[in-house]
Parts: sequence; C-alpha cells; structure tokens
Amino acid sequence: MKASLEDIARVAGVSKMTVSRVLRGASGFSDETRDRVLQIAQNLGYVPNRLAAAFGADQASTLVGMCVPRLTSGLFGHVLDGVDRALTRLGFQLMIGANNHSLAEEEAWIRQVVSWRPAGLILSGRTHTPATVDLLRLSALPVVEIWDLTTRPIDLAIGFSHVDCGVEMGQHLIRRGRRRIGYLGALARADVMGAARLQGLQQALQQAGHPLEAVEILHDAPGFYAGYYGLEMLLARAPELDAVAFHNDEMAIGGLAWCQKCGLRVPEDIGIAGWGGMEAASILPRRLTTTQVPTTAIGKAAAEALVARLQGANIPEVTVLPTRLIPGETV
Amino acid sequence: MKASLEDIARVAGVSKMTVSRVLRGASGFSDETRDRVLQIAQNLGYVPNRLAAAFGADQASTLVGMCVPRLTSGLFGHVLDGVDRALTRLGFQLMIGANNHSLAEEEAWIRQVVSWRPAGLILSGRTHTPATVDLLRLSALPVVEIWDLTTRPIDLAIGFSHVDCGVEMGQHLIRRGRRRIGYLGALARADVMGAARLQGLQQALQQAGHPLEAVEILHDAPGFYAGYYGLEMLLARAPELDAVAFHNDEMAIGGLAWCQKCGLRVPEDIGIAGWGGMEAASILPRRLTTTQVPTTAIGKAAAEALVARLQGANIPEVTVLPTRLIPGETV
DNA sequence: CTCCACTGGTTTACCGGTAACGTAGGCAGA
DNA sequence: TCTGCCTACGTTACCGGTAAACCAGTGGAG
Repeated sequence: MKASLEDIARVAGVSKMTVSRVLRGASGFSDETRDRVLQIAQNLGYVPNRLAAAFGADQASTLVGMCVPRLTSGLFGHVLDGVDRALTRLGFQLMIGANNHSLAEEEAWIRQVVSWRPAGLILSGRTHTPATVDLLRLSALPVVEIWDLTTRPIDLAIGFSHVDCGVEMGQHLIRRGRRRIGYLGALARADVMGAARLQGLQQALQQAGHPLEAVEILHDAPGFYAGYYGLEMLLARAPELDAVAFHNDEMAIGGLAWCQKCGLRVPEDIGIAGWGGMEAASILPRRLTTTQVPTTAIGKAAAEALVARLQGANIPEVTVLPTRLIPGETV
Repeated sequence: MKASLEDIARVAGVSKMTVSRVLRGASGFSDETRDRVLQIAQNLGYVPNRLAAAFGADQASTLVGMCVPRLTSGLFGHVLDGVDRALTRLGFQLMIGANNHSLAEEEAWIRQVVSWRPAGLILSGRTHTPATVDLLRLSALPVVEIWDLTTRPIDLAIGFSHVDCGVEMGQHLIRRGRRRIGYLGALARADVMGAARLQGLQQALQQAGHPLEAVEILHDAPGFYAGYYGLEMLLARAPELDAVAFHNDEMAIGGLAWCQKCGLRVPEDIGIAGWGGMEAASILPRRLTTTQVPTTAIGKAAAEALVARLQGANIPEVTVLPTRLIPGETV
C-alpha cells in the first residue's frame, strides 16, 4: 500500500505525470516508457488510490449509492443483483444501505453517502423527506428512483405503477368470480407501495360493485409466518371471504400453509393471491396466482440509465417496465 | 455542493481550521464561535467532503467493503442485514459486491475496493486466490472472513464449520432410521461450502456403516425449481433412497413440492432434509428438518469485530457461532 | 512583577492524484 | 531557412480536508 505514482516515477526515471498517463491508458508516452512503468508498478505492488483521484480531479467518481427498504427482501435481492452485475461490468462500485421503510433513515443515509461524492444514486420509492429532495436537487447528482413511478421524478424513474398492480389483481379476482374479497398487508404505515397496491385493489373492486370486505394490515415484516397467522386473524373477523389478496408472495404462501393446516381447500373454498412473482410461487402444488415483477431488469436498467446519464446520454425521464399478472391456480 | 470549509470560514471571519474543529466537535473554540460557524454551515447547506477527509489525513475511512457469493441468496440477505444495521449504528458505510462463487471475480472486486482505501473488509468464505491473500496481507487491512471457519484466517474469522453441519445431519438421518441416503447439491464446482457439507455428510454415513448411496450436483443456482426437478433426476437414478439431504432449504422445499406432485409421502416414503433454516421451513404442513444458521448474528458480529479491531481492541482470531439442527417432521 | 499554563485561535505543510500548460527535439512543407 | 506541428515528456497548481506547529492575550501562582 506504500507505493505511489511518485515512487514509480522515481524508479522509472520519469515524472509522476507520465506514470499517471501510462496507468490510465491516456496518451503521450512511448511504448518503451509504458512497458517500463507498467513493469515497475507491478513490481512495487502499486494499488491506485481512487480516493486521491476522485478527490483531486473533480471528475466523476465511480461510486454509486443505492438505498433499498430492506436487505432481507427476496425481491430486492434480485434488484440488487441486477444493479451489481451492471455496475461491475461498467466499472463502478456499489455503496448500499437499507432504510427500513423509514424516510428519516433514508435521509440520514443519503446525507452520509453524498458526503462521499458519488457519481450517482439509486433510490427505491418515490417518497422522500423535503430535506432529502432539497439535498438531492442542490447536489445535482444523477438520481434514479426505482420500483415505483413518480409522477415527477427528482431526476429519472424506472419501475411500474403499484396502483395498477392492485387494479389488475382486483379485476382478475372479479373475473374469476370472487365477490367477497379481503386483503392482508404488512408493515403498517411504513410501506407506501403496499398501500398503493391496496388502493388500486379497492378502486377496482369498488368499480365492479363488490367493494373490499375486510382489510388487515399487520405491523410485522411481510414474511411467511406473517401470512400464516395473519390469514387466521383475518378469517376470524371475516369468515365469509372467498378470496384474499396478500401483500406479497411470501405472505400468500404462508396463507396457503394455514389453509392446508385447517382444511380449507384452495381455490374451491378460498382464493389466494400474492404479489411479486417469487420463484417458489411456480412450484407449489397449485401455482400461485401472483404478479410477476421485473426485479433484475429494473436493477439492470437503473444502473445502465445512471451510467448513460453520466456519459451525457439523453435518458427518458420515466421508464416503465411492466409487471405481468400470472393467473396461477389458486384463484 | 459548493460550500467548503473555506467558504464557511470566510463568512464566519475565522480560519478554516477553526471551522474544521467545530464541525468535527474537536476542541479549541468558544461557544460563540461554534454557534456562529454551525449556523453558517447550515445556511450554506454545507455537505462535508469525506473524500478529502479520508484522503488528506490518513485516518481510518468509514468505508467497509463486503463481498458475498450471491446477492439473491435469502440467507446472505440476512447476513447483509446484520452487517448493515451494525455498521450504520457505528457510523460506517457499506460497499458491496457479489463474486458469483468465483475466486477470480472476488479478486477483481477486492482490487477495486482496496483502491478506495476502506477501513476494512468482510469476505465470505475461506478460499481466495493467492494474489488476493498477498494483496490483503500487504495492505494490512482488517479482514473478517465469515460464514466458514478458516483453519488459519487471514485476520479474523466468524462462522461455523460446514463439515460439522454435514456430520450432524448425517448422524441425525441415521438416528431416525434412514439407511439409503442421497444428496442433492447445486453450483457444481463453484460452491466450496456446499461441498464441505457433503463431505461431512459422507463421513458420518460412512462411519455409521451406511454410506451415501447417490449424489447429484446440479450446475444451477440452488433455488426452489432446482430442488424440484433435481429430486426427480436423483430418484430416477436411485429410486430406492429413503432420505435425501439437500444443498439448502429452498431446494428441499422444491423437493417437497415434487414429492407432493407425484404422491410420495414425506416422511413415510422418503425423508427430506434442508439446510439454512429459512423462515418458510417452519410453516410447512410438516416442519422441514433443517439446520438453522445464525445469519444475522454472524453479520452483526462481523461488523462489530471489524470496528472493535479498528479501535484497537483485542479480538479473538476465530469466533464460532454455532448452527442448530432443527429436527422437524420431514425425516 | 515575572513566568507559566491555558484558551482560542492562525499558519503552514501535506495527502496522491489530475488538468492545464510549457517545452525540447524532430521532421515536413513552403 | 524558417515556420508550424507533432511527439513525448516535465512543471506547476490545485482539489478540501487534517495534523502539527506556532502565536497572542489572559489570569493566576510564586
């Protein structure tokens, strides 16, 4: 970690500027000089100092910050994967943080990350504190908001409409003959996007003349077990339901487990619908009715849009990557 | 993003050194000066430049790099979560990367990250290329290797023994009366740790006098569907098996789905065992026999050990966080 | 009355790169 | 022969912080 450009320059008998040029692959040196410098850099175990490079020249650093609601979410794992692969390929580094569905935590995180002068940010969700928006606008950093579409993105947005997801599922349930429909959510008051899907669902059912009959929104994280005991709670309150839409697939699978345990037949006695399109949904004895979300594609698109913008390309403000309702066999 | 210490200093009528001290909460200024400086910093929308700080003073940066095999793994999501929460609390930033089970990709990633002069690294796994090890030793960076225990860690190690996991599961299967046991793996030749578990399993079964009868190691990622069709392949080749141990819970659940599909009763006709302890395992109609891994705890411990080491504390070289075999009802 | 320590600062140097600009030598074309 | 341009460098300045050294005034001890 000791060797610097200076050290290489001294040994090679050139100026450190020449070394810098060689190592960056710029021009302005002979083949002979290049070979000598590279050889010496190798021998000295030179490790470039990006801190100095990014700091000294105000040139774009290769740091990209990304903030997700939770790191334990299967869906966001795939988004992260898409981002990571694209960024790695393009030579960028990923700084990551979770906001636990809290705008205040997001703001704190962004404040930290911005102080590292990243090349850009990827945020999930469209809702931010006013201070966050001010900070981002002031910093003039490229920002991609993913996962949900903002009416007016801070900079760029890539995703889909959660309200539309809800509407689509509502219409599907009605088409399949369901009339007494309930909803089981999670992360009460913290998750804006789940709320948007619920809103879409309500809207569609209302319009069809069969308004949502029961809603239960748990405070827990949307996992298997929450779906399991949440469905029990919901059905205790509203035993007449003939279908339940869940916050996500994990919860829906938990719900299926509860149905199996107490002898409720799916879809005959009750319909079960998830959201997200996790892999497990497709190998259940009956394929889960769900909405497939283009997770990896969103991550990849976000990373690529960010980098393209850095390189001055003209990117559309909003990119829609559509979701797809998978009918399945549980409704 | 414009304001610097200099700007604040000019407005406040003090030197930038004084501003620096105020903002860092060091000493050597009056209350009056402090209030004025803080007020002006606020007004100017000052955002500290950690790039400059970390670069200028060779003081520890607050960057921690972490490399995981895959970002889509449910288990590693929890590890990441543990790391992230601890680091956030301690005021550090997380840089992340996936190596896709490739030592070469890991080396490339580490090379990139080290050039950002991080405070330390968290790596998963004990196997690295020789060049990686050289680089890490040379850089004298604190390194925590998690998830598996190294006989001789580069610096610190926190985790458990995969071989022991395999042994324990083998003994459990034998105790439950299973005699003709098979194994279904994934990520052939890429996943060292799955191989270690298989090795432990083989060893225990051998010792019990009922050696492993069939092994199938898929090339795919260890997901639900791989378990589903993989079990079909395995049983086609070795129909007499009375139990199958899987690479992980996702695959085991996929295997369960296949059993259900073709009318095999679990555990009567065949025993199914997973590994990892994912939440879904506990809400299945029959609880899955599996091994629970302290994912979040490992992440938390790794982050805390790293920071403690940075602060000069004396940390034991190897920390074992034990796994726990959950008997379940599928064997 | 002198000396000293303490408070509340200032000044200077430096971290390791990169941009911008300067320059020596060689060669081609007018 | 002179001009202009190209190649292959070298020099200088600077990015925004922090450490370290230095300094002026003040109050108290001796």
